[in-house]
Amino acid sequence: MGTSRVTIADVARRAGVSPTAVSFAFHNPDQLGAETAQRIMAAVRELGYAPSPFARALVSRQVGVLGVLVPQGIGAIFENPFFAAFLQGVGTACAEQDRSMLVVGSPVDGTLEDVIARAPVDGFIIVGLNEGYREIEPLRRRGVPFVIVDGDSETVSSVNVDDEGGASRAAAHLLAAGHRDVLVLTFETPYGHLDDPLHGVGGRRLRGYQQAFRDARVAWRDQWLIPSVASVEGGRQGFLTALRSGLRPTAVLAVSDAIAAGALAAAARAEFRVPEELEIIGFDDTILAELSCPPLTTVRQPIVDKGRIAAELLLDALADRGSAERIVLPTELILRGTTRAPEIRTRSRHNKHRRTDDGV
Amino acid sequence: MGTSRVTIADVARRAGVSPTAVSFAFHNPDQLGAETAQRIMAAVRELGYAPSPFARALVSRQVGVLGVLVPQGIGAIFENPFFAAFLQGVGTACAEQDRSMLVVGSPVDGTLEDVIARAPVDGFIIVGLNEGYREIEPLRRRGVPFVIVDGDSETVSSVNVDDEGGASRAAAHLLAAGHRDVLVLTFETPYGHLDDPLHGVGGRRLRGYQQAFRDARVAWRDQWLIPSVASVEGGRQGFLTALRSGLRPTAVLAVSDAIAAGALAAAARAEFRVPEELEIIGFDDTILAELSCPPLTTVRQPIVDKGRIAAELLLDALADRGSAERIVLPTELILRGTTRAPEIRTRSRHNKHRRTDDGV
DNA sequence: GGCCTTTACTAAAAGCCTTTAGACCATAAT
DNA sequence: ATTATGGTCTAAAGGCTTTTAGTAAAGGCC
Repeated sequence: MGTSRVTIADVARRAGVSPTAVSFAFHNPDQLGAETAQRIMAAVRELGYAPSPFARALVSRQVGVLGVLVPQGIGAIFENPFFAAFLQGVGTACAEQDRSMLVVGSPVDGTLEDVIARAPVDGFIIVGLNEGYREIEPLRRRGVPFVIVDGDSETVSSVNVDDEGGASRAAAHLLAAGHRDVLVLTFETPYGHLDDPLHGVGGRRLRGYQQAFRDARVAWRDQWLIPSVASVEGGRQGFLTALRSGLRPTAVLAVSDAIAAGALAAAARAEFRVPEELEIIGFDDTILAELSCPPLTTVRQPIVDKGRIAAELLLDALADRGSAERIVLPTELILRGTTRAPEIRTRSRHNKHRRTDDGV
Repeated sequence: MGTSRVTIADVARRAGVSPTAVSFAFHNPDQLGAETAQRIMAAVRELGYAPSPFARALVSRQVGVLGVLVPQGIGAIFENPFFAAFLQGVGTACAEQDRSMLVVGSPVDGTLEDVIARAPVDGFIIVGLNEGYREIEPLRRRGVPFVIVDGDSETVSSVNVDDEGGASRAAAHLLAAGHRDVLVLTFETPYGHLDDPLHGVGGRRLRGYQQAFRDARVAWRDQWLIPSVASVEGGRQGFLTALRSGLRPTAVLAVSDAIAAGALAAAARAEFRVPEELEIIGFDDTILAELSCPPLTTVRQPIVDKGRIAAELLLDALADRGSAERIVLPTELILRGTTRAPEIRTRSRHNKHRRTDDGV
């Protein structure tokens, strides 16, 4: 408060050495006589000196911080179990290198660009934005390395999962069980130029569903597609909207577990028996899927790994080792309680389906 | 990579002005002629200039980052739904001021102290550590403001909840229903000097339970107290340990929802009917409580608010307004599916209990 | 025309650290 | 005895920006 910061010069004076020596005492003790080094560290303790992270970063060009950029309100980020798992992966990789993690979301007033520009990080993990996106141009110019997650990139590393494959397997599972009246709940993307439903993970998953319909020669009907807010509440609304427009689905494909859980809740309220009268398949395999009642059949993606791998790729880029890699992680259909047991009918068939997704 | 950063001097040269003018163009455009300001901004765009956050922070003593310090492995942090909610609160307050949020956990190799020392933040929110804790001394000396959450402080602001009250109400609820064989699952705190079970939130909650036993004149038995790892798995193990040592509880008090959920799962496996044969009360009211089957009766604490308020207090401290405040938020017993409906017997009594916790 | 005020801009310092190149001294090698 | 070696330590530059104090020119006023 009142007293001004204690600087390296203060310590140097106290210990009767040059500032250089103090710096060496921290980073290069071997350069110093043992006795001197001790005297310096004693002065450090007495004065309670800690180097300014900013001055240090200014010269060493390293802060020890990895940024995670998610173009959503921070509230939305932490309500979404996907991000909890993802950040766990990123954080784990950070902790292994004694780094910490900066979470950057869309600000309430200012622009995302400003917040990015001011972020004190060594590099960024950018989630859900393609490389070409305007807001990230400044990063490139500032020379801040970044990697892309759930988005496309030609020039930097990216981590994605096989959304289309997973979605297609989910849809195929339902179609093989004979369903024709399948309600599809997709993301209603609220982000301007990302609005095109063929963009982003929502678009990919949708394409996967459609592919399965084509493969099974079942007609795709756009009226059975309901865009929903990406939350439990959104899923509930989506399902109700469907009912109100007169649809009577026997199965639901949801592009996220949250949406699926909402649909499940709404269905239970409307006295559908799940899975006997209504089968539901979600996406992601977040904690929601495991905990819902009954537990959700869903397409699992390795979320924690995704975060960890993204962080590792970024660390590679920071160390200037490794070149741009495009990782695509597998997805897997996890059968739980919102689909009927398929073993009786089509065990071999489904096993085949499930096997298409190994390898990285 | 190859090209070195473009600095303010480059822009100045390009626009034919001094670096000062460029700085003014950003922060004080009124000081400049309109035409000059435009020329400068044009040069900024052409060169793709972005000020270095570090140089800027060095002089302005502001980075726009709030740190959240949790003395646990980052993996553990993000597996815990409590922190998701808490960070949501902190993040919301950050976003409102165009700041971002740095999450600092215990590193794998290095020391917490080092990571703290290097963290580029304006201030810290410290969770679960008392003011006197060694690791935070450097912060005080470095002059980094901080607030304490779930811990005690004489000199800085703190945010806590009425853990004892909530725990006591939970225990009283069970005792009033006639339970005598109550299994108590507490935290097994793995952090050195925090190991004393009377420290930390675990200790407070334990004291609350014990108080209720005293009030109800029911003997407290230490063999019925099982320390458990703070996770679903930990709760499962804790319950099984109890069974193996021959305990046959009719009710469970768990100091967190995760532990309660684990106990619930283990109980279901062991063919206990919940709540008919076994009543369970958790703590926190995280998403786990709502989603478990049956949904968990629990002691709710306002987690998101807790985070938001902590951030706001820190922002106050940063702005040098307001003095150290001690906030204690209320807790509330939320009756759900793991306890039997109490209305029949003791409605008025329980309402009275629930009312003791309003006000901030 | 001399003095004062504005306006538009700049020089220089401050902010704090790391790193490079080199000084100085004592000891070992030739 | 002289040079090389190695161990300790320092001076000074560099990293990039903001801010304070101040200059120079233009205009207004008496």
